Amino acid sequence: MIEKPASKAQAITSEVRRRIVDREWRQGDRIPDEAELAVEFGVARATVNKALQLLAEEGLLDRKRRAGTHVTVNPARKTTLTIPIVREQVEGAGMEYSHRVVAQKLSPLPADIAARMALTEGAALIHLRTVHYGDSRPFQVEDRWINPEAAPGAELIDFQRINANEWLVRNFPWLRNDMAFSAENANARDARLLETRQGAALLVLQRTTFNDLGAITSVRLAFHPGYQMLATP
Amino acid sequence: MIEKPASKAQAITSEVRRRIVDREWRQGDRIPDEAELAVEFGVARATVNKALQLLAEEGLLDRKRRAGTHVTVNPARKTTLTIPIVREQVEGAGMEYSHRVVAQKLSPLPADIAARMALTEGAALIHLRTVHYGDSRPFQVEDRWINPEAAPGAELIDFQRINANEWLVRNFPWLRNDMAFSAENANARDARLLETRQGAALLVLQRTTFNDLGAITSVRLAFHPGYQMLATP
DNA sequence: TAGTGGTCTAGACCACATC
DNA sequence: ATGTGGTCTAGACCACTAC
Repeated sequence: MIEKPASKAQAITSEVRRRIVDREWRQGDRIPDEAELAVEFGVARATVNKALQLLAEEGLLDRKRRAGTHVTVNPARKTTLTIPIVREQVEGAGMEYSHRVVAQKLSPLPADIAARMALTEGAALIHLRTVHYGDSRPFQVEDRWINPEAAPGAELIDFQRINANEWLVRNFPWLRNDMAFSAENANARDARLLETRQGAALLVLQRTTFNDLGAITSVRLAFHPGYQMLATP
Repeated sequence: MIEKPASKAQAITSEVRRRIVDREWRQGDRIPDEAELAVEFGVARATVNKALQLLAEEGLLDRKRRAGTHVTVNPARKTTLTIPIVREQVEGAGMEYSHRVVAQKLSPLPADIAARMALTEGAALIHLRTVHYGDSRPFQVEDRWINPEAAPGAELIDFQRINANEWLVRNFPWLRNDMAFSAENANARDARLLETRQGAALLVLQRTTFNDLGAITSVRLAFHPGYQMLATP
């Protein structure tokens, strides 16, 4: 079954990708310039430009003014990762979503989180610990700090009723975010909340979001053992 | 310090993002159509189109013909992850890179890997186990299967001399790849090769790449304990 | 069926890096 | 100095889908 390309630009993208994969154009080679390709494919130069820019973003091509377009030698390729919303993730897997707030109170900010949020240690932030369930089995534990300066109104919300992430995301779009993946051995609390054994390897996502008022929230998400995060191709 | 936008489209992207973050345009709101914005910003419609498409890819806007452009209600935002090349990663951290091939031989493919590669169980593939070092401390262990059908010539390569990933990436560009992150407790072999204790939590990246001849390679990369993978914003 | 975004075109000017 | 990609424009036609 041959895919029908959605647009001329897409068709050119595919064809160029094919030539690279089939090694008609080798790594390091210079490919014909936009004007030539426009003639070959019978389209305007802008269309070729769009197609080649796609491949450049993908990391397959290197483009430079005057030097022309070359097939990348050591392509460090990129993938997009969709930051999922827990509820959608759980419900998408055909399970029923629920969550339980284990703790919600104003607390002084510890040093490590303060550094991540670029705030001063000891500042009073909302500290929230939540367990997210799929069909009443623990799916993820969340340890979140919320900065009421950047998210005014957060003090008044009962996050037992409204999922903190959803409330934040709906009310405070962010400008910038830091994100890191790591693996951690479950500590005693993780183990209890995730109903697993201490020491189990957990995939941990640490994320801090900012708007123009500063850090909005910083959260540590620890997934249940065996969880896999898939990159969308 | 105000950033000078590189292009008109970029400037429009920033301005629209600002309006959303500052809640001039609320989540769910319909924003003016392209023609109106083109007049407002004094540019051609194509320029507005480009700017808004960027924000739509980012997940901030929902665009539909006839319905117009709306601010996304529950933005499931996306991030791009750069798949790093081990050597560059190590050298980028100011360490000296080296690697050691622990095993390289033709072996029958186990069932789980066969499923990932869409090949038949028991097929003869090149099986490679490698440890990557930074300043002679273990950085990552690699367990790789290479399909000589899709990567002809691989049988003849001495991967002690040439890093398998670099050889593959230079010679066999891929069309498609599957990728998954997870956390695993170090097994006995992981622990030995990474010079850590058994049971330590390891960040594991499992990746399979394909070209038009089928699966090229499937690899499990286990990073040293404490490793963090950062998403590039 | 009409309004909106999706795409394409032909042409133009510019910025940059190499020649 | 000059060839290449980067960007923009004005206009056009089309495809989708909400109305």
